[in-house]
Amino acid sequence: MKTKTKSAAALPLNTILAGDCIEAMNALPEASIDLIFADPPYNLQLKGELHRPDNSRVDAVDDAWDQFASFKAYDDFTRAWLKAARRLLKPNGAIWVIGSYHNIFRVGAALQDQGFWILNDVVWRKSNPMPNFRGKRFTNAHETMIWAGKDETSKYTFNYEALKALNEGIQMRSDWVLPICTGHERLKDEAGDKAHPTQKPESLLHRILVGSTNPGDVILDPFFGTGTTGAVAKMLGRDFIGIEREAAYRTVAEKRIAAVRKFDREALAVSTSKRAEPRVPFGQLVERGMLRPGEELYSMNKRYKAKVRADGTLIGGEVKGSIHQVGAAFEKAPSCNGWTYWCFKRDGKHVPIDLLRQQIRSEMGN
Amino acid sequence: MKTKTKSAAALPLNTILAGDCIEAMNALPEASIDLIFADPPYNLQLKGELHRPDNSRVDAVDDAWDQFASFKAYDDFTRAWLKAARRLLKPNGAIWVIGSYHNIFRVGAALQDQGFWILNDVVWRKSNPMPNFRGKRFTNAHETMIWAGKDETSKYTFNYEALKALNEGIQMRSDWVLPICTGHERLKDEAGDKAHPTQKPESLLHRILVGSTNPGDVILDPFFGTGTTGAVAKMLGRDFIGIEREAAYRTVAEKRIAAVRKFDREALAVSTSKRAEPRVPFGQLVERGMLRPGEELYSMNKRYKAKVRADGTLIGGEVKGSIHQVGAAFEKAPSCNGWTYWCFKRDGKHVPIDLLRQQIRSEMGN
DNA sequence: TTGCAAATTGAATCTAGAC
DNA sequence: AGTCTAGATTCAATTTGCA
Repeated sequence: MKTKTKSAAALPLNTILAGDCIEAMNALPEASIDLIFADPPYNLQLKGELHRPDNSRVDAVDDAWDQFASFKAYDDFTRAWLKAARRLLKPNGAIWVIGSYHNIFRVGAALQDQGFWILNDVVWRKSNPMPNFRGKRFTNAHETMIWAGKDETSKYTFNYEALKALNEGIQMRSDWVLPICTGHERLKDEAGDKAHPTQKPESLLHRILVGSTNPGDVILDPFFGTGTTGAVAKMLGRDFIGIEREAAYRTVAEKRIAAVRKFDREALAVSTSKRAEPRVPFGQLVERGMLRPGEELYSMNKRYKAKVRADGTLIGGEVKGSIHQVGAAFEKAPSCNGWTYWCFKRDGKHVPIDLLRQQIRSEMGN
Repeated sequence: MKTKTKSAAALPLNTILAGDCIEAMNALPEASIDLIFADPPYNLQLKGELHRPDNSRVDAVDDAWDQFASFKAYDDFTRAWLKAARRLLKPNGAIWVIGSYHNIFRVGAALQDQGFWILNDVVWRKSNPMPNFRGKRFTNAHETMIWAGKDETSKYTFNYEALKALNEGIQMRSDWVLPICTGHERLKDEAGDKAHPTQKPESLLHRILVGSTNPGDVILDPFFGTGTTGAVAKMLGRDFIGIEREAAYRTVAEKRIAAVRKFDREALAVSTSKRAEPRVPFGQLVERGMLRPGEELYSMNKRYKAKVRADGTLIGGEVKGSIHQVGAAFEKAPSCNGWTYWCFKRDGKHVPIDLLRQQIRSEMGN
């Protein structure tokens, strides 16, 4: 069973909150959220969609004079919800925001101004975008996502190995090719029309959540819509909180998420990096008698050798120190991973010392 | 012979002006420029040194011209040069600005605030970007360009058919796959080092100038560097004005442009783009819901089975890894093509997973 | 000269944990 | 808080070096 902190226990997990997202966020406890995914309104033609922080309505834009007013209003709205969102993030929390050229520059500047630390901008390259029918511009074939830590020092979650595995062993790039949401995945209303104008594909959220959350994390989506974030969070064994103003969207989302099955535990496990494995001091190999004091180690390139000492340090000529320090000194390199640099001899063959570490780790494991 | 308007006749065409770009722009006549291409400093804010896993040092952009004290200082600089640039544009003129997530959001917001009208944001997807060496973020594999008209009413130039032809008869999209500038195209100084840290590829400028200028147009580049804009403009029969503060860059650019021949067939051939490779990672089948985490795959010979995990790896007994690795382990073979080795079950029948890959490829190849 | 292997390099906000 | 150390980490393309 999962342990929760006191504040997290008070969270309305796996529910959709009704109402204005800023008010709803302000009612939640601070520093309680691991990740925020936000798909805010793009449109500067406000059409009653937008409200100022004081909840006064912003008039629609219809002439050049209003243009400045509309950017100002959009900025006010953006900064208000981002401020509320930032309060909710744990110190090591992070945020994803998606947008198009209509709004993403304003969102990005606001993120930076509020102290968020941009980690990447990621381009969702649509494999099947709507063509530009009038032939007056380029096909608008992508949207931009900004991934940012709560601040510069945040130790954000990044499941590097899992993403690399998703990409067949090559590190994941900042441009993702994924189709738009169509077919069975696209939710319809009773009339058979699309239930939401900008429903995001689950594949997009899958990659975001696998990459930047762990099972059991709490994910907040302040513009929940028809609940793609919630559906994928549930599948992947994460908790979510959605906020949505429109009752019709909430209804569709509730139904959708109820039908989702969680993947089994074994399937949720992802490839992990060596960093996550327990640290093994080199001295342990000596203590355990896997290497004897006085035994010689050879560099992988066979150019250097050094002697093991009883305290787990090496001595090679004038150079003394850890396996890393001696390796770095020999190679005149700023640093060196001694585990992958040194070999020892058994039955006339050179064996990497890292094999001994793996042996210890496998004994520790389980 | 080309006719010029009175103001254009006074322009220092096809020269490189020395000095600060704002002062130089203010000395030019207003409404005299057809297109501006600008590659301003990105304000990278790099901290320490970075080494590759092989311990070699990354030659970072640490030049004084990229240092700004704060976002405020960068914004002031940006708004000042954009204001001077906008004065120079003809009523139907347009601007392109390139940047990364460090600066592009601030540039985009400034453009909108000053009355420029964004037409597209265009993503330059690098076919050969520098990887992320520490495995802490996504490979920074793209840069963003903003294309904007002088104002909302500008009748900007857009050579739709020419771009379509460049793209093998398919409407040009907002994401361009082009290699970074290397090899013979990359200019070197006397010492054999790169002459400029951020030289842009000619292919990029080729596409921009073919798409948004006509022969005889005047193109201004206020951050001229080593003169890629001038070189491509000359090739394509356009006029240019460059502004560059550093004498060393101006010298290199002068020499480079002098060597360019108009409509040089060979040079034009170099600048045509490659098409993206349709590599499909197995993980995409999982992200896209074509296979569910937890679902079982069967080997073609029906002797083995393995379970799909959320990150696109398989687990079968003790064996974990990619479709290729697990297949190879089961067959005790040095390698295995997982695409042709594994099946899944649908309606009681075994279906090769390669069928799903083919489906994705057919969607991509539009 | 040819062919293959090894080395080089690119706009990069690039660590985590113990003491 | 700062300091120090263990040790984890790369893709594509071109150029250089050697047989």
